[in-house]
Amino acid sequence: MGRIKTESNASRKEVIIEKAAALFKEKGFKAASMRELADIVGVEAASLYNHIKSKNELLNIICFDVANRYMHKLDEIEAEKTTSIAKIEKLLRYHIEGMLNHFDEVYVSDREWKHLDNPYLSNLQTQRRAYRKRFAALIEEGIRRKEIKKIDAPTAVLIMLHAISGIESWHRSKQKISGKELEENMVTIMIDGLRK
Amino acid sequence: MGRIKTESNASRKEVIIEKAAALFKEKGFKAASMRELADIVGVEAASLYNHIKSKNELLNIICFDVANRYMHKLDEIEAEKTTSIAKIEKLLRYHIEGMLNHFDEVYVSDREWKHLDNPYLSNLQTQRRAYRKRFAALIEEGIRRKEIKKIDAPTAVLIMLHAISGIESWHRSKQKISGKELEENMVTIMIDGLRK
DNA sequence: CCTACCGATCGGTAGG
DNA sequence: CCTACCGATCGGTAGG
Repeated sequence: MGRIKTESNASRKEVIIEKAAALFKEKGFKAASMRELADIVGVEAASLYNHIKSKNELLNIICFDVANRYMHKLDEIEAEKTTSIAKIEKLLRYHIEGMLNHFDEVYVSDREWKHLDNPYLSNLQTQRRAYRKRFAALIEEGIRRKEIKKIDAPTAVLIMLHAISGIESWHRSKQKISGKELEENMVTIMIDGLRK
Repeated sequence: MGRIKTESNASRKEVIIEKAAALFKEKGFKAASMRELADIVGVEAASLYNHIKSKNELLNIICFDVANRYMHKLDEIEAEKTTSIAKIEKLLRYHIEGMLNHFDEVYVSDREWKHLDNPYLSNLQTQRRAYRKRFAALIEEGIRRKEIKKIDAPTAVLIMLHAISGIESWHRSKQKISGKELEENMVTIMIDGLRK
């Protein structure tokens, strides 16, 4: 009757989340079915529900994992005593590396969040808005310090975050350029776009 | 028995496509239902099928309308006798304005194309690849002519195209900045990011 | 353009 | 973790 929370039980859930992220990325949240996911995991569809509450719970976990990771990094960077440009570069690199190393999760969190249900949906939207605002504040600080040219900071944030999500196309095309080279190219273009 | 192709019949189809683009944008292709679309158009679901063949046909039309428009503009710009930077700026502005003026269609074509079925899916992928290649060639030309700094051209294309799709967040947040200001900011940041 | 309806598939539950 | 199954919803068709 009572389910026992063993170690293998916990890691089973992690496997499900991981496979779910890959599946949601490939097909989109709505088009991905729990039966497909079960197949990939290697169980019957009904068995998934011993580990998770619902399909939407999977999306919640994926989205908030990612959001919390970025929020935590931003806390860290804001506290540093360096130039504004250096802070922005650091955050950009974190985003690029996140996209390269946790591709499925980040991709899903970026493109499928609209399928969250409340209160998670509005929570995430609020969190994202706050994140972008603080990112923009970093740019505005740079403008005041004359490190960065006079541009509209929210626009710059929007450009940078979406440019990074473009790594998706790169991933898909499996280009000859390496991840590190890609990162350097992106940083060069974007940071020089800001610099005074 | 035989359906008559009247003028109002044709424009009815256009209305359906327009409303479909808005609905697909809002909910995503898979999550949007034909019953919802019918409601918006003001008919019963079955009646939609007098104007269109299937839900997927709607997506086909939306995606190829957009793709063909951009391809045509690229033809035009390639033929011009100006600097590479001027060509790229012109193309960027066309993309930005396209995003501002035909938001629903462009958004859907950008984010929902993976739900196309073959042969449309692979046709569009091929077309998009060709487009990005020719866009990259414009940048490489600029590098050879010493107008543009030495960067990886495909990476720059990827950044720019995705940065523009970021106008989505701007649209959603209904910011105080005007469309024209947004365009100027984006062009400033991105063109200066390329310039030598 | 509508009524009536179909077969398929979905997320999820009961019960063991 | 499985078998068996449910109610809901989907895209689409028949026939008028």
